[in-house]
Amino acid sequence: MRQDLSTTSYALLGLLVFDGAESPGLTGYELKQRADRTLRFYWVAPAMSQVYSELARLADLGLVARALGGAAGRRDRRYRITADGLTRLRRWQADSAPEFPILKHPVALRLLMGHLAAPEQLTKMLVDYRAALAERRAELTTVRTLLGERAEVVYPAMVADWGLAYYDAEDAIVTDLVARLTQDSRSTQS
Amino acid sequence: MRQDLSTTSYALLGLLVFDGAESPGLTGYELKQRADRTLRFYWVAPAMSQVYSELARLADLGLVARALGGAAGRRDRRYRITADGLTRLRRWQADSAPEFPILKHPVALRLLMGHLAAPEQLTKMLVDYRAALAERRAELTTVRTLLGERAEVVYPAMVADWGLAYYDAEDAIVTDLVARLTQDSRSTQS
DNA sequence: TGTAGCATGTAAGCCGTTACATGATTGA
DNA sequence: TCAATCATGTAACGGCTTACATGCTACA
Repeated sequence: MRQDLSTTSYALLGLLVFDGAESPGLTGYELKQRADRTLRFYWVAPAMSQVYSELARLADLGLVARALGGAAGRRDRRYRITADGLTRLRRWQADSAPEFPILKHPVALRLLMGHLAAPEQLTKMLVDYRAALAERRAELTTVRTLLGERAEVVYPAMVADWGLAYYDAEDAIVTDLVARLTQDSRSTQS
Repeated sequence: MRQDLSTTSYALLGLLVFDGAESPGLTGYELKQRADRTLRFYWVAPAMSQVYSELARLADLGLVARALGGAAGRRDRRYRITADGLTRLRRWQADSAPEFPILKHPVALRLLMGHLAAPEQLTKMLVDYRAALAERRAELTTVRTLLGERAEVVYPAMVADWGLAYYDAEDAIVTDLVARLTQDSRSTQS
């Protein structure tokens, strides 16, 4: 009986808020798709099974509720956020001490142990990373374009811009590191 | 019986490599301190208990070994990486497909749901975040200064520079976002 | 007719944290 | 002598993933 919800719970509640009051609600499946589209850039893409168990838990707590209307069968379990859920979410958001971001960076971790590898191998790793970065950036650009300049989504747009700027910064840093690497190996060879 | 090790295992092995062959090895306690000093910026700061259980597991697998010499009592269980451990670590590092970094960003997540809060509250959150960022940056600067320009630690130095550049980029973006926020609220009010 | 996508779950297990427990050594 | 730090672990549990299981619907 945990008092507090996990951040992922709040993230899912947030997605349900964006769904709007007029909508018939979201299925777990749809929720997962939206998480994959937006949440994954700043938080995580929860597994399908987690979305379902999380929804069940939130429903138990009365923070989300089955949207009535559809056939009550196994399919089409649609959920909406409740008034209680919205209150809880607001309270969490107003909490003035958000944790510091956590970065898990396998590429940086490997570079840290660079002395175990050949310099060309490290260069290749960084070049590959830049390619992956470009791919991610393109995906996020699609999202950003979809958001446009609509007033309802100014905040999601800001966060998307944040993400794009982050990817750009990362690209610049990595480019610089590659230059440093090739310079180092040249000066060692000559 | 997992075949593969977790990334944290490899990270700890990496720290043991840096300890050098002449050293008497590291205790779990010391290993934790080194992780807190460097690893935490790019990966995680594992809990004390995890360091010990990880060391036990790695010892079982023969990837680390008790350093002989000290009193064999309960205290001073010092570990060194073994030849097998080094081989495994190298193989992992050479693995040409490192995962994409994972960012868990509570601040961005809250900004995403900005419409639930007052603009001043969001501004405060971002300003606080910049302060936390500056603090982290100062800590990393200390590490960077300690590393200096010594050849043995060029790679750790590169990674530290990477971290510093990241914090700077983040600061610039957040500054910009604060400006956008105050501009938005002004144009709505007037 | 069959396959891709929609849709919902259960079970097992890993990674990691917090809380708890214990004791030695160092220095004020 | 007392507190801080060094030092090593166990137990319980939360969050999350992977693997597994099931079945419907649309459409080529």
